[in-house]
Amino acid sequence: MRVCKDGFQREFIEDKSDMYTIAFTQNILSGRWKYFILWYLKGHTRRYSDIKAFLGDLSQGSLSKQLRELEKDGVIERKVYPVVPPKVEYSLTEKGTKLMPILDAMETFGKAYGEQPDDTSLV
Amino acid sequence: MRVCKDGFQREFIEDKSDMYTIAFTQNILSGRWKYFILWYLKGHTRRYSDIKAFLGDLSQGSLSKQLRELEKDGVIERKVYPVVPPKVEYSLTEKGTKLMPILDAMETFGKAYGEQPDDTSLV
DNA sequence: GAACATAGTACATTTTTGTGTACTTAGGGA
DNA sequence: TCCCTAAGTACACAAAAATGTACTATGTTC
Repeated sequence: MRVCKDGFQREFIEDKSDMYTIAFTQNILSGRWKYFILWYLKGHTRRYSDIKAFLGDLSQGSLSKQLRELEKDGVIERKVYPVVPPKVEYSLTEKGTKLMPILDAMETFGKAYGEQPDDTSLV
Repeated sequence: MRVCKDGFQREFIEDKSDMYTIAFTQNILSGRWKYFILWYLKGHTRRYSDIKAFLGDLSQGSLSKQLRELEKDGVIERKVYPVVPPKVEYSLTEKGTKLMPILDAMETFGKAYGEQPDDTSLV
C-alpha cells in the first residue's frame, strides 16, 4: 500500500521495477543485428571487415550504426590503428560479456523449439 | 573444412547454427511490448483488461496484435469465456515458461548496469 | 599518376512497427 | 429503450528502423 500522486492509497499488485531493468537491457539489444554482432565477438577480437563478411547481407551504413550504438552503450570496444588502409578492431567490454548469459538462454530456447535452417543457406 | 557450393573447400571458423537458434528466439521476442507481456504473465493468468491496464500507454490495436503473435508462436494461451461482456484470459504455455530464463538474464544485467527509473514515474 | 584497400559518413528512400480513431457484439441495468 | 461493459477488428496514418547509393581519406603498389 502506497500513497500516490493523486493522494489516494493504492495497493500495488506488481512491482514494476524488475520490468524496467528488463526494458533497460532490451534497449541495448534492440536492433536487427546486435545479437549477431555480440555473438560473433564472443571470445574474439574482430575487424570491421570480418564482421561485415560474417553478417553478409547488411549495408555498411547499418553496420556502422549498430556498432556505434553498442559502443555508446559500453558493451563493445573500438580500437583504431592509425594505418592506411584503416584497421579497426572490435571486442566485447566486460559489460558486454555480461550479456552473454542472455544469448546463451536464447540459444537454449532456440535449440529446444527452433527448426534447423537449410544447411546450404549458410554457405 | 567443408566443400561449398562453388566447389572450393573452405575452413569455417564459425559454425553459424547457434546464431540461427538465437535468431529464431529473437523473432518470437521482437516487438515493443512482448517482454513486458511475458513478464506480467509469469506465474499468473491475466485478463486482457489487466494487461492493458498494466502496460498503460499502448492502444488496443497494438496489444491485440502482440498477443496474437505470441499466441501464434505458442508461447501464450488464450482462453475465451462465452459471456457478456466478454472475458478472455491469457497465460504462459509450457513453451512460454521456457523463455523465462532469458528474462531473468536480462533482469540480472539490468540490475547490474541500469539506472533506477524515477519512482514517481511508476505511479 | 592511377588504382586499390579498409573503414567509414551523408542522405534520400523503403520497409517495418506502432498508433489513433471508429466500429462491433450482446446481455444487464437505469 | 438506450447505454454500459470487455474484448476485440479494420484501416489509415505516423514514427522508427533499415537500406542503397554515392562519397571520403590516404599510404602503398603497379
